[in-house]
Amino acid sequence: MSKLKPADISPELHSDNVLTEFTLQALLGYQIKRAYNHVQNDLSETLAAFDLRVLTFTALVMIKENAGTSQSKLANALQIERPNLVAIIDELENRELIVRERVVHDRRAYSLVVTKTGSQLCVSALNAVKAHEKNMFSCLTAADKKALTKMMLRIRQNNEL
Amino acid sequence: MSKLKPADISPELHSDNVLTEFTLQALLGYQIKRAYNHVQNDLSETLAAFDLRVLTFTALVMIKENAGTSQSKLANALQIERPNLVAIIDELENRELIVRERVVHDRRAYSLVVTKTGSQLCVSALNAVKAHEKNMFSCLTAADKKALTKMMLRIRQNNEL
DNA sequence: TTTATATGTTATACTTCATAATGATTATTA
DNA sequence: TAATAATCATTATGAAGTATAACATATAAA
Repeated sequence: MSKLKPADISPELHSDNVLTEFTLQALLGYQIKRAYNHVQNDLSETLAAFDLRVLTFTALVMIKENAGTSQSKLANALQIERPNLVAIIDELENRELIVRERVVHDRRAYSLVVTKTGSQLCVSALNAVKAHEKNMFSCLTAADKKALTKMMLRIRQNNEL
Repeated sequence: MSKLKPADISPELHSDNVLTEFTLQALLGYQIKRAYNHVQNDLSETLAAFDLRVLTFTALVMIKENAGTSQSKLANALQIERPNLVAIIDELENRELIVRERVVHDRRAYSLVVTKTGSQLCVSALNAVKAHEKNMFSCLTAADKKALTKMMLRIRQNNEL
């Protein structure tokens, strides 16, 4: 059986309006990326209501949970460079959500602590984020989410250590 | 029973060297983000061996699969702005991995097609990416991966339409 | 005491990403 | 048909995110 050849081989535009992506769809990493993009975008919108960017929010959460930490350690935890954390801490301090306190036995470093306002905003924002997650993952069962969490942790541990 | 108070309430540095992230770890989106970061980084390294960035690679794959498409449609599929695609297509063309062919019935648009070299590089890079995925997700069973793919698709469909 | 290292900061550059505007071409519509 | 609008690729440009070098101050190590 001979293969049929296209009758017209002159350059033409691909006729379909939407492209196929069979090759990429076969890649698990691609599926995760596309799904995560939605989560990320919706999270950004959610936090925008509190005038917070994702990174600023995570910084606030981490400072609240790790009261008294330094910018150096925080930058490490957030996986960003120290210089880039300065502006974030500046903003949080200007908005009086945290304070930079001087450390007695180490006058190089600051001790970062959330204020009462900061703590309250943190709670409100966190509630909004939980609602956002409930909505984003409404298509998953509780068992799904549990399994998904375990898989993500496994991937992380598989490549972090 | 009275609660014990810390003996010293003067500002001190958080004593632990590594910060906890209990609050963030309770968020599924955060788990996905952290896991995906590893995948993304390893993918970048994998493609660097072919002198390809992730976006350039996906563009090449999409052009191969959708021979004759236009830059406009491709930008749409890649979810980037048309102006930002120009440099990518320029690079692919300069490396003779694709060609911009003029379209007969529409002299505004180009018809993008992979060259033989481009097709071959695409195959090689794709094999490397498959190996990368096999390695990255070696901690997951086949059933895990299948379930994960389904979940990601569900999230995507839940928020795309 | 000398040297090395850590902290926060500034300055800077590079990359990524988004928008406005333009020339050429095609599609629409009056 | 003529006038208007829309489309395609492109340039220029700016905003935002990210990475590096260098510095002053302070602590730790030799």
